[in-house]
Amino acid sequence: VMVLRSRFLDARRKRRNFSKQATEILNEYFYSHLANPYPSEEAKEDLARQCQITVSQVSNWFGNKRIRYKKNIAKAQEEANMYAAKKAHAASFPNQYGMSGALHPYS
Amino acid sequence: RSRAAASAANNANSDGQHHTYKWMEVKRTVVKPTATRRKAVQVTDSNSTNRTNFTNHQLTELEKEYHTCKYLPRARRGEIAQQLELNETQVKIWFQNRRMKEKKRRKEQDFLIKNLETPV
DNA sequence: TCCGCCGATCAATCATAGTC
DNA sequence: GGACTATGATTGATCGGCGG
Repeated sequence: VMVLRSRFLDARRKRRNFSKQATEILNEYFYSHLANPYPSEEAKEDLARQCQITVSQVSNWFGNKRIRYKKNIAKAQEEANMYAAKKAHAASFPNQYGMSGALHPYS
Repeated sequence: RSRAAASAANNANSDGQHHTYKWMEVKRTVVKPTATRRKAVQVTDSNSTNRTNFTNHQLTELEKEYHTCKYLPRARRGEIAQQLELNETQVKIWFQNRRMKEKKRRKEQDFLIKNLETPV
């Protein structure tokens, strides 16, 4: 108890949710790499630029995402299918989706 | 653990294809090697997590020591551990994490600055 | 063969933002 | 307005790899 939470008076604890757009980019990467959602340092930097957040935030996002995905596979599964469907559709009509050009050079 | 070689291992349902990849099954073995020095903090007995909650005093002292020397000398480690009622391993790990923390901060700053100078 | 360190990650928890 | 949920951040500790 006396473990005083003063340690957490850390101002950095002030957080703001990422933009919907940033979350979209992160989720697309996550679900399109569901077999191995561990972006390289380089990929993290790209995502950070695209999302306008820091590399650490990208790392935090993936760390939380992986853990929470495991916590509830069922719920996450819905999201997974949603992104899988979106990807499939985008592949069918590449002209309609910007895909923001230099996204992951993988898959 | 499940480094780059993540591959499959799925169990799938013919239709919805639910894959269970290796990374989803990774479990951290929380086996504290005993060593239970003293009673670092409350804890232990039955339940609770094996994660130690350092007290403010312990953190303050560790921080103070860190500013003196980022790489704690062997001999000093023992003293600190004794003084703070922690394992030498906990002290060692704390310094390890502390260095990583500082490095991360520095890296973020550099990346941010570099990014501002070269917007692309 | 053992130990410390690095880099990445895990896993639990904190504190706040968002929803109803 | 307050309870509950979603989510970003923090951090003690683990994993695998290196070097001494």
